Amino acid sequence: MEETADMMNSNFKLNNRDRAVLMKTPFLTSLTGNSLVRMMSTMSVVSLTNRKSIFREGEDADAFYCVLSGYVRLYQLNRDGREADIRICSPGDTFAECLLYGGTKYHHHAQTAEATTLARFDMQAVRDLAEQERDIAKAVITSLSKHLITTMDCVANDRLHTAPQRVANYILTRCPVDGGPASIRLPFQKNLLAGMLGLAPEALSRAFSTLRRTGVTVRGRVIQVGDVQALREI
Amino acid sequence: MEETADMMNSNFKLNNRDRAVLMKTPFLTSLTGNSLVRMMSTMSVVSLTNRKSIFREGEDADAFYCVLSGYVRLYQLNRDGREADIRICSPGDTFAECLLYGGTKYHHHAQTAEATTLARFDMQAVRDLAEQERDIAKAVITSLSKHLITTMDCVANDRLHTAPQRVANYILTRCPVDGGPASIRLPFQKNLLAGMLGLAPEALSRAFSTLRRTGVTVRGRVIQVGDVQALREI
DNA sequence: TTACAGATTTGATCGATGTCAAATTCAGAT
DNA sequence: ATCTGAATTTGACATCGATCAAATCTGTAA
Repeated sequence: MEETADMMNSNFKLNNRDRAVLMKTPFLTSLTGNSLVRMMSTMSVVSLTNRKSIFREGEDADAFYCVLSGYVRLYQLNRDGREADIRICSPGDTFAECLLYGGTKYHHHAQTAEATTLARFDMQAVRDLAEQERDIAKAVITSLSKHLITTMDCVANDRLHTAPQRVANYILTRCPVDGGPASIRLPFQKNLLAGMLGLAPEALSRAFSTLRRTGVTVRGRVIQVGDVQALREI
Repeated sequence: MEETADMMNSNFKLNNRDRAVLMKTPFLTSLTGNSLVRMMSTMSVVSLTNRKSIFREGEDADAFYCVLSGYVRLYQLNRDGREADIRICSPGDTFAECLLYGGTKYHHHAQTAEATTLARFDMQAVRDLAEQERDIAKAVITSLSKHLITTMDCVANDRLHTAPQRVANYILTRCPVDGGPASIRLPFQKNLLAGMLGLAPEALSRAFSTLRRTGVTVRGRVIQVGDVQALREI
């Protein structure tokens, strides 16, 4: 416990909310005592304003990150300079951790999509820790597993569903489970939601208007669903 | 070494080629001695003819697999019953290993796309081993990392490139690095290549004919490339 | 070699989504 | 509350890729 107190002091920029987010990531949630302290000692906190580059494709990968607050956009460029989002990272998401053992260079660009606070983990330090401490290795495995599953689901979603279906799915993942009416508030700009679903912003907008026929009302960031069950049938 | 001999005997159905493939997977390539023996003892060999189901979406995940020979198609169905391939697994590929720590049920369907031999690993046994043996945990991490990277690349490829570009990329990954002419032979039906690239078979066929302008000739499974460098410019 | 079933290609068409430009709305700063 | 730049929506259009049907090709087995 003294160690924990020490650890918190050493990261003086970590506020309560950010610490709570960090402790719930697959990377840290199962760790206790010494392992937790050692992981935290490889970490530093980084705060960035909107649209700042975190890393670029091809750079040496010397750290991976966990989003504490704000959002991060991972994207690639094609030959013509067009950008395509690969993943939008929300608070609690970890990114580039696959490079712990998967390669030495970043495979894409990362930039903030809002004012953002990150936990930065030194790649080599965590690599070393994972080889020493069983529970850290296990935490890495859990994190990679979950991440891989969501990424495969993303491929399936892209290949299987139309734009309105993807939007409906997204809304449903944020709705209470019952079948009645519901109301949710987007936690970010529609811009980001579009990237998350692999759509151009205009296509997202049109998908929303298609869903109006199914009882979905959009005003700003607030989405009202007349009948959650009906949305499932899309 | 005696253990190794014993191990091989116990898997009497594993021929030389299959064993070589298995030993080169990220899962096993770094293991030696006792760890290797213990991993192999959780494995059994399964041979299946074409178009046989390996598992179905929603079933309890009690094993993961490595393709030794043949091909496996991972796919999902949408509401209308249309199938979309999520991944085509070739010899050396492992699938469903993300369920070691990522969940208890299969997330998609798996079926053979040719006569196929698989190494079947008992999920719980490997889970236990990974907690005991550091090098097994590390092998799991390596395998998951590489798999995650290729899956994220797949998302990027789907969202960033047109059909001819994807086909060109695929050809380039199989070509010698120099810029001159080259000839490759597809290791499977075009059917599977289409699924791998997220295309309908007709779209793959049209992509090939688009690439004729760039000096690509297709006859059966043989693809001739006039100028590898030119293909990169697509 | 021939015949056949399955694979692939081609043609015609349609629907979905990206792109660009203009109009409108929103949200933060004054 | 108003203003202003950014975000979003809408319209018009082009393009890509899916689908269905028909023609052709390929590989395999007799």
